[in-house]
Amino acid sequence: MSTVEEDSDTVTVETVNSVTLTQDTEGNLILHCPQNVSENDQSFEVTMTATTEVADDEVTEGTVTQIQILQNEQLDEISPLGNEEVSAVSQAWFTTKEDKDSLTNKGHKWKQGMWSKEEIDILMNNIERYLKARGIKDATEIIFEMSKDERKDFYRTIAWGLNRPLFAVYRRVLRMYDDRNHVGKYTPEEIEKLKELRIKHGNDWATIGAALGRSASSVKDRCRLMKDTCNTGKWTEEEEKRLAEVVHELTSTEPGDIVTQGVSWAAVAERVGTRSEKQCRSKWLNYLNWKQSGGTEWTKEDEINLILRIAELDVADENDINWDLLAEGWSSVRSPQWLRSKWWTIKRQIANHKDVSFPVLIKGLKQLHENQKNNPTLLENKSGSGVPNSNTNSSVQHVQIRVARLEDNTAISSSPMAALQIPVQITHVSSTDSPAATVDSETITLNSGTLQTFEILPSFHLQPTGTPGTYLLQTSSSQGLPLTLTASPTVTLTAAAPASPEQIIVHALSPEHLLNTSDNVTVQCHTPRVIIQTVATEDITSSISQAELTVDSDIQSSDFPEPPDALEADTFPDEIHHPKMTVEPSFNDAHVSKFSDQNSTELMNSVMVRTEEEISDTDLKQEESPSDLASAYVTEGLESPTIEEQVDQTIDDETILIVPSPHGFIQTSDVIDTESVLPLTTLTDPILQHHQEESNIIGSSLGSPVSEDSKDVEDLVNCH
DNA sequence: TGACTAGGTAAGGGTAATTTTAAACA
DNA sequence: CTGTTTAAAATTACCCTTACCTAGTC
Repeated sequence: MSTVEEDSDTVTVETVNSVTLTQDTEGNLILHCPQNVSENDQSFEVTMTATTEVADDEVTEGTVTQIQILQNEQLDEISPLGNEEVSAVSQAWFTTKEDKDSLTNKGHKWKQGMWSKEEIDILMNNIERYLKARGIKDATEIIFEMSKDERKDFYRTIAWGLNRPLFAVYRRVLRMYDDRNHVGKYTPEEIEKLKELRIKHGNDWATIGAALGRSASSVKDRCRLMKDTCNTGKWTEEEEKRLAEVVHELTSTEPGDIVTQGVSWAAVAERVGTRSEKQCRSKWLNYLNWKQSGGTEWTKEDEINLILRIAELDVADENDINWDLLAEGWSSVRSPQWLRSKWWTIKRQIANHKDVSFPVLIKGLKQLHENQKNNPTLLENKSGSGVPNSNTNSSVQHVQIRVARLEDNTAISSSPMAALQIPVQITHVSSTDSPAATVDSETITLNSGTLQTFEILPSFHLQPTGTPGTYLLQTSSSQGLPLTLTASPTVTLTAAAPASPEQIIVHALSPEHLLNTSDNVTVQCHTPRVIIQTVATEDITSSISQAELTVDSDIQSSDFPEPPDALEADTFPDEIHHPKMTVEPSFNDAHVSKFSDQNSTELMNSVMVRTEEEISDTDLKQEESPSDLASAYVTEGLESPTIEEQVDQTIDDETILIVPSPHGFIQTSDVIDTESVLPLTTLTDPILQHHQEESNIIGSSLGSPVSEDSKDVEDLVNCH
């Protein structure tokens, strides 16, 4: 219970381990624990649903919130069935076609294509084990310095458990550890130099690469893109015509035929003359072929259809999707390759798509779209549906599927990555109400205890900390507002230090607490203007822009007498206040339905606050000891059973720190040690100061417009 | 000598993102 | 008409496989 009163400028931050509080566009909040789960620990996911309720009897603007998902991640597929078979593949170099045929004939199958996250994990683990067993510190010693003899069996050993040919493992390892790979964009100077080297050394990529400090494959790839005769930009009709002719000629097909493979793009480019092979391929597969064969436009229905069709495939791994098959007979699909890229854009609507398993992702997308279907308002954006207030609803929903996984205690305690992150986005909605609304008390109360509620009063806005993606919430305002977080012990918001009383820090206690002790975490927003949302850790910057203007699609026009301006669209009119958001773990099924017609909130700027693990607050300690509630939940839908985990919750000493992460957010993998933790007081970045000043002004005037906030964020982002 | 081991290379098809450009709005 | 936003198109950095090659060695 650290409650910070308006005046008390004490900043208390509790540290938290690893919990992430998130909210998606639709108002869902999700809590989650660290995700790096070692292969063995049981992990489970927790789903929570956030609901917004209208506090008043007044109207509700509809917000639908929902989130869900869950499921245990089984590691089955990772572990190959039959180690013997696997090893047969992974121990074969595949030098010749015969080797391959021989294995194929014996019924062996192996994985091809991009490596999955799981595979990489296995590989890394194998390497680590190998190093440990031999007392070697750095894998590069083996890979680049040892003679073949010295590293005997290295590749074979680390290929264990991977259903890939040894050669593939070898390649990947080389790429992975070659620091001349992944260097990034080529600068104009590098390009110049590359041209010269190319003339001088021809196709001796190794030599050219060495001279440029790039890997051989990197320079080779770059040269493929450089053709002095290449045009850039829009294709002329003449070029398109030539491309079509060449493709048909080389593949012996007729105009109108669908040609998506078996084309030698190098040969095509040669004939087209003004474009590189990649340009030709891209143009053909993403547009020209479709256009010529009478394709139709892609619609929203197609999108939903795609998700459903993928779901029907019931594949466990995305790599198992047969895009050729899926694209067949679908006139609005430009090519299998194009369909796949379409899938990518859909997938990216889920901010943390990379962190969830494929089945979960599909489930989340299905729910998301079903929701949109049920709430047409969500779908129509810019369609001049005449709804004046219909906000700028962005068709792009940036939703996050929250998945929480609990590691067992031992894992947590021993793991260096104890530090966690709490990415949170908070949106300050500009109030349509009088600016006069005074800012009174900014109080954020955090309570820890069985029922904790913290409230954030009035309005706040983001305060950049100087670290990209990391902000402090700054309150500036007025009437008691809005945000109440009720949770079990551990999620807290704190207000700031003496120096900057208006800063708020959001933090949580250790994840164990959250998950274990709390059965319910409720966040209530009494006032319409504040929204908290989390951002996917990986795309803070992009999410800002994407999330920024997402409007609450559920709001009915009728609810709002006056059309809000674009920015305000996100705002809730005063009358409406008190939307309340509740997040609760859905134990069984309870989620979605509950919230159906509630108001939703918008997301905007993103704030990331991260806390440490230790907490020293005595108050907290006392209150914190809640019970040992089970914390796992699995929602229906997935066949996976519910797993319950219990973790004992011991509270550590506290330390209050805010740690800007070098990444702009804290990654679960960041090792947070004391050195990396910066005291709050050190956040004196000029940008921050600038914002502070600005915010003060704004704060006094009450209700800083959203636009301001978003601008701030943008500026901040741009700065970095 | 020939087969095998353990790499190694260039070429080219492909993917995942980012950057640009064009179109749609307010 | 204008400044924004956003969706689509283009571009690019990187990935993976195929087909061949090679030095050492058993």
